[in-house]
Order: sequence, then C-alpha cells, then structure tokens
Amino acid sequence: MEHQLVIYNTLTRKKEVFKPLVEGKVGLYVCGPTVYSDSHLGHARPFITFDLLYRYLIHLGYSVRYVRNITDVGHLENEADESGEDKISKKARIEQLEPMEVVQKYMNSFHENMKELNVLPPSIEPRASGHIIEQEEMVNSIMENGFAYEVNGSVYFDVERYNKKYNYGKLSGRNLDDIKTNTRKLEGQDEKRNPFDFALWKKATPGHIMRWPSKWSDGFPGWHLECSVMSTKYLGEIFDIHGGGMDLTFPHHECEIAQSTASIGKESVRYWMHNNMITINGQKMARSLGNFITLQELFSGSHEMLEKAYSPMTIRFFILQAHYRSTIDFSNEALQASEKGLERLMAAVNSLELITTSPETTVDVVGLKEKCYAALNDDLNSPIAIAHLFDGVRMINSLKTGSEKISATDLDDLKSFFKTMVFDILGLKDEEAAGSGDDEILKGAIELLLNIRLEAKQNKDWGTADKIRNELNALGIEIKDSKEGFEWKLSPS
RNA sequence: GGUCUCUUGGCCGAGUGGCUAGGCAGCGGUCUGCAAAACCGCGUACGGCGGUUCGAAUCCGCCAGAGACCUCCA
Repeated sequence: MEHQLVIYNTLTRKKEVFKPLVEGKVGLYVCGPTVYSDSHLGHARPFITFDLLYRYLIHLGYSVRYVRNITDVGHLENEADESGEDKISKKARIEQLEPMEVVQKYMNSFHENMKELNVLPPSIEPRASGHIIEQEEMVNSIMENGFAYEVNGSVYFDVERYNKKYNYGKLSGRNLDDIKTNTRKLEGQDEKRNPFDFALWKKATPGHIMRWPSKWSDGFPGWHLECSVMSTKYLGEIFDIHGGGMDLTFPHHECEIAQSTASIGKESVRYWMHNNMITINGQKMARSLGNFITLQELFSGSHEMLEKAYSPMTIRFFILQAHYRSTIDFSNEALQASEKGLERLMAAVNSLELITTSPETTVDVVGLKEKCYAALNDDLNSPIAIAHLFDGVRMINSLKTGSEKISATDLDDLKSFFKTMVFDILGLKDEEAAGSGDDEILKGAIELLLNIRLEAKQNKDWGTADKIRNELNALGIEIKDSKEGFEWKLSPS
C-alpha cells in the first residue's frame, strides 16, 4: 500500500496517519439513525461521508467490518414532556401504531433512501432493541467498577467519580469544572447526584410502552449505552474508527468513551471522526429546528423551498463537493451547480468509450491519478479530488476531439482509473438513460429520426433537420451533433 | 454566560507564508448551416484594523459578523 491515508482525529485534534490495529483489517463504527421519522438532508451527510471512507478503505485493500447501528429504543424527549417517554413511543401514540411498527416503517424508508443515494449497506447493522441484554451487562460491569449508582430503579453514571480516575471531557475539549457551571438543570432529574450524570438504565413510567425487564426495574437503556455496547461487541474492546456527526461529540460520544472506559478499563476508539453539519440559511438543519427538508422531498421536489427536484446523485455529489469537516450550505443555486457539474462529469465518463488511440500520449494520466489519491489520502479531501477529476474531464474531452493524443495502454489506464474513482470510490452512478436506453424500441425510434435528420442535413434541408431536433428537445431528448453523426440522451427531468 | 469554529470573487466551495483549486453562472473567441456540446481566454477574491516577515488570504493581536456545542440532534 503505497498511499498513506491521513485522517483527522477529533481526540487529538490533529491529522494522523491511519494505521489499523490489525494489519489489513479495519473496524469502523458509525452512529446510525434514530428511526422515528423520515431522514432529511442533514442525515445524509454522515452516511455519505462514511460511505466514502468505507469505499476508499476497501479500495486501498483493507478488509473492513463496518458497523452502523439502528437506534430503535430510548433517546429521551426533553420537550414539555414530563413523562420522560422516548421519541419512539411518543410518536407511536400520535400515530396509533405499535412502537416497533414505527421503527419498521422509518427503518424501511431509511434503507430506501440509502439505496437511492448509493450508500453501501454496512457489514452489520445492529439494533439497540436487539442488544438489551448486552446493555444490561455493561451497566452491571460499570456498577461493579464503582462508576454507577442506582436510584429508584434507575442507574446513573457517576461522572465525578469517573473523572477522578479518568478524564471526562477529553474528546469534546471540556473539563468537568466547566461542565459543572454550565449544565442546565432539567426537570425530573433530581434523582441524579449531579446534573451532568447520565442515565445508563431508566425505569419506565407506567405509560412508557417500550420497556424491558432488568434487575433494577422494568425500563430501558440510557441514551448512550447502545453504541458502547454494539461497537465493542462486534469490533472488539479496542477498534479503529468511530464516526458520526459533530453534534454527537458531546455528550453522546463523550459518554460512550466514559462508559467503555469505566466498563473495560481502557478506551475503545483509536480514531474519532466527525462530519460537520449541513446548514440552511446559515443555520444548522435539524429536526428540532424544523428547518429541514427530507430526502424524499428533495428527490421529488415537493417542498416549498425547492425550485425543482434534485436527484439522489445530485445530492451525493453536492455533499462530496465539500470537505466533510466543513459546513455546507444548502441552496437551490448550489444544488443546481452540482447537478450541472455532475452531468458534465458523467458525460466525460461516457466519452471515454469514444476516444481513439494514437501511438503516442500527450496527456499526463499518472499525474492525474496521483493528485486524486493525494487528495483522498489527505483526510478524505473529496472536493480536491473532484477538482482534479474535472481536469480529467477536460483531458477526456480534448482526447475525444483529437486535440490531445493517448496510447492504447494509457487509455486503458485512464478508463479504469476514472471509472474506479467515479463509481467505486465516490460512489456515483449514471442516472441518465444515455444513448443506450433500456428501451430498445424507443432507442430505435429516436435513432431512426436522427438518421433521417442526418440525411436532411446532408441535403441542406435545415427546416426538416431543425424540426426534428427541436421537437425531440421538447420531448426531453438532448441532441449533440458530432463529426461522425450524432449523440443523444434523455435529459434529466 | 462558558468552550470552540468560521468569515474567500455573482453563487457553492478548496487551499499553501511567495508559485494565486474546481464547479455553476457571466463575458469574449474557436468550432458548427444554425444550435447544443466541447475547447481556448477573461474577471485577479480572500470581513475590518494593526503587527511579525524581504513577502501573508495563509502566523499573532484586537474589533466586527456568523455559526456549533453546552439539552434530543447526523
């Protein structure tokens, strides 16, 4: 492996050379969705970001076990909701559904969205509800080690005690003193010794539907426990990379570190990676802020803020055009720019097949490859890699028109590199029914018309030629004349 | 209030102490019967004020503005 991948580790706040714990193998854990409503644009970012990482690690030759959970229990509501019921059961009551029915519904739509975005499924997709026993076991071990206490059937993590031995706050860069002065006091939390303590096990209120038996009470596991449990269960006590959105750094990931450390006596995660947020009008897009646009709305264009529908690949490309640690601002203008750019990139990929070879090569394929790899190795800098790919687009177009030359060997190299980069690593796919549509009858009919047009052109019958072109255009078929004749494709809707 | 981050040309977005990504839009040109596409060229941007430096958008300070986390959150 000649390329050295460097990734930014939130824990050290530095870029570090990535070296897996076990040579050739990578354990990757990413916080998945809480399935209680449709996914929005903001949710797409981590899954696309870490899909890129997953794909790239595989490309580099690693054998990767990618674990991405489904949160289908817990996560307390904080809104005027004194019952402390969780999001899923709250929603269930509104919609008159079984909690697991809600879970199933939104899990299905999540999977559908991921498929549309060409996000590869993880190796394991564990559900919190399927690991209640393991979570109880971890609560036990944390208690045995003296870092948790029980009150009225609920178990809380003793942050102060933990902080005496370890360092609570190291990931998010805070210290307990700061936290002490800044933690808001919430209602119904007087059971805790300190407001910054967090629940490991919560006793269910009578109205709380999702509940499991335990030796402390009938209840449910705390907010952060599932990730500690499921990551170490499937990846080992120590594993390579844990990813998620930046907004999870505190308290979620901080608590995960504390739990794992308190339970097994050492830290589990070697590299923490966090993607930044998607903003809309400069503000974070979030379910709680109500300023979100769901993926389904994006794909169909059915949202008042959308000027049109944007295809899944447009969304994917849009996200990849910004570095994952930068915020990215949503706007119709930006999305349309991505759409056009992607179209150009894909047209170039298709043009690769139309290039004729020469005895000599006048372009620098090796240089292009190196630049792209250098970009990805530098903390997954996809925007830079894409910028270089656009240099490649110019290269391809020039080769196509013959103003540059390429040998057969170099062309093979360029083709395989370009397609690997675009399809395998960036995970893009061609959404347009290019000249080779599935429908043979349609294809035949269009080409018949275009051949008639070609004849008309040869006879300088511009009226007929333009009529055919204009009317096909109106039907959504784009025509490009070329020296050999024509190219056509269905335009994206 | 505490902790932290950001501020780049019309828009989106990279970036390094000097060699000034890329996409979209715009302008000019080449090609074309015309168009589309493509190709070539252009616009010389880095919030403000100071400082360090031979040289700073890139380092430091101050000011202004925006945002994130501190509470569920991708």
